[in-house]
Amino acid sequence: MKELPTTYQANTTEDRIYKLWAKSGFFNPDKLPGRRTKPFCILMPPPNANDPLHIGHAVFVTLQDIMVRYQRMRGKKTLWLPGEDHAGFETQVVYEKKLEKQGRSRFGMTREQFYSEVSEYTQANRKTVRAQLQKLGASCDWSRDTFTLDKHVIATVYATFKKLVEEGLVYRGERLVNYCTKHQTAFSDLEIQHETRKDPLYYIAYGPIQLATVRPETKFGDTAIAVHPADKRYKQYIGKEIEVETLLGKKKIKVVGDTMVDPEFGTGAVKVTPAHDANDFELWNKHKGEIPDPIRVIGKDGRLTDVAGPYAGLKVMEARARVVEDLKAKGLLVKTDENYEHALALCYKCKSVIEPQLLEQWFLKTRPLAKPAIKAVKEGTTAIIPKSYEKTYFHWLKNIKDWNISRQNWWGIEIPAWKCQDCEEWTVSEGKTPASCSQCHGKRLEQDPDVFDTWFSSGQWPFAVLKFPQGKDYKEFYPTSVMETAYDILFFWVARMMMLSLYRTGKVPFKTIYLHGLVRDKDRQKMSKSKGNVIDPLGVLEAYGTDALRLALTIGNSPGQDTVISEDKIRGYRNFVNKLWNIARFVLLETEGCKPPKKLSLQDRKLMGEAAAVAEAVTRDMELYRFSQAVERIYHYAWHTFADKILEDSKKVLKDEKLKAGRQYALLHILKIILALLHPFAPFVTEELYQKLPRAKKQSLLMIEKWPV
RNA sequence: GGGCACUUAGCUCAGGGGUAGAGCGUUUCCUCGACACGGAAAAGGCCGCAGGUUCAAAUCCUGCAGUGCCCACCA
Repeated sequence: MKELPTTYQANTTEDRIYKLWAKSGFFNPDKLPGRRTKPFCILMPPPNANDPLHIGHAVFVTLQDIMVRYQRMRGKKTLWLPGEDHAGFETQVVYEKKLEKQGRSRFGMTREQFYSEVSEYTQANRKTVRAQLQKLGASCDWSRDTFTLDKHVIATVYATFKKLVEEGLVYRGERLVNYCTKHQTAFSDLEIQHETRKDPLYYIAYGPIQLATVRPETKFGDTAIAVHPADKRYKQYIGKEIEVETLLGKKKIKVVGDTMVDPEFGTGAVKVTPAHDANDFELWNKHKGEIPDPIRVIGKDGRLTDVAGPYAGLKVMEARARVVEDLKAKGLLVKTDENYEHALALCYKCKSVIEPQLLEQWFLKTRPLAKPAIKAVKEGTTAIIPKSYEKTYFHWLKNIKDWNISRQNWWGIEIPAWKCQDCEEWTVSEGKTPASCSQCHGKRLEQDPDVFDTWFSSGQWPFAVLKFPQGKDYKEFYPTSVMETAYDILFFWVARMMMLSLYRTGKVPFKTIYLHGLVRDKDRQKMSKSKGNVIDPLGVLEAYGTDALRLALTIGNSPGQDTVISEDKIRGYRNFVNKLWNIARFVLLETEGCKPPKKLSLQDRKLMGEAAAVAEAVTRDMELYRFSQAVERIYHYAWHTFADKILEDSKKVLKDEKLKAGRQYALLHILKIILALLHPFAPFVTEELYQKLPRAKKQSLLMIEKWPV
């Protein structure tokens, strides 16, 4: 046989092996050999098509590929469906940053021009992402590769929207929403972050009542004062109007009693500014008719509106300083608590302060959808690994509020709703522009300029991508087997897929949810580009090979727990891959041209039995999703039992002509088991070695070999 | 204000009722025909603290202390 080099050459092997797999067609479940009746399906969480992959993606690619390769070897009909995400707002932000660097802005472009540029950009990124996934060894079915803006996906999203509207689960309403004045769009509750800040709390004289506020600049929008109904200090004023001195002169204002007010806080009296505070909005809603409608003080650009008189046009913080100064001059500022700590809502992307805004948006009533989603996990129809996340899942779904699914963005799926210019009613279609208004049959219709929250469409991924309701894949692979993703999108994505999939199909989208942790560097820091501590997956692959990276990402990684990766660790497993290479090299060298033994010695049988026991233990680990343990077990057996003990011992045994053939047989047998067990984790080196093994079928691949149970 | 997780070798982490494990690092020896990306050996741990259950606890339970994360409309 040909002399093999003493070190494994990952970079000249991997592409060749991947092509071999791809050529076989076995990534596609329909082309798998043998009778395969049991389906196994994973939908890849589509990576954002706005940037190359990072090491975090390598984690899920590895874990999912492990599951899929394992099940394929176990004889299942396996579908791993890849996709890429247009990632609406995220991509828009990325692209706007690019524009900024070029000295351009989307506000100097038409919407069509911007859309087509971003479209081109994401298509280019899709190619990069696909190439990277292949480099990582992903055995997914490229013939089913789906973009989140593909026709059938959008059609599904539109059908769902229409159904929701018809069934009264989606409604149009003017509500106080989280609004970022920098990005000029509303968000859902999940897209805002809370941060504890220290801000001055101002005590202001309001006629006979004092009140405390951190936002004196919104005073111009006060429509009432609220106190606790049982508060003796203020009882006399409840239901009455009091005259107060303000910066804009004298003003009459109503005092209402409501238990929402905490008499212990501040002075026990609150100004009610329904246009700019969620609590106040709720208060106004409860006391509608009794107190005037909300007055907008802050516009969408974050500047004060005309109702602020001389302060109009000022930005919030400028206005606050001026107002405080003037209140002081007028003797209306009683005192200031400089050390007041409170939670401030920030835009998760740019950290700008969220300005609640009164906007008309599409809202999804989530409670009716949450119920079945809770039930499915409670009853075990869908299991979450690790189990501790079930509690988190329940808590979120039990406390869920209506979901604002409108976004004031350009890049995304346009909302298929048209407003009649005559009667102001909305007509919703499944995508096509309606001929006339569904209410008054007027012809003057204008489409809502907003797009859907990306998560609204992503939430429909499982059944959209499998082509519900008539698709062959839907019938064969839904509900899917495992949803494997990071725990940080449990609410954003996983819970919403549960809700929307159950709503549309009546069935859960997946039987198991496996949540992995985030990747951190060796100092436990979260990896980020701005910190400069990211490990470039492609660079690592060049240096150490894909198998080494995959092993490093798998070993020591347990569900729900963050995982640490360092170059040292990757190098360590590169060494193991090389060890394996040399183990095989030794076995191949010592068994060249060997003949089948007449009988096996007791010792050889014992060794083979031990290997079978290892295979059994590994299988148990695999079934329980304990991948780290599984691969560590093989690692240990291959290195410290097979190499250190069995191969060393064989050096003597093989010199004995009577024992030689039996031992040769045993060594090949055990090596084959090791390669097969290790294949899901380190597919390239194992396949390459398997190809060098003497075997009956010339064309066969380790990828579809039977799992050694 | 709620919830969750973590605390194990110098570092980063697996494990999980019955002689403590991995990677990297450290020390000594070894160029012996699979492999120096290697081999042989070695040092290094009251498995956070305090109770409890048990024949037996690093492992289960309770409390405490630190750390991290998530949720939350405290003007």
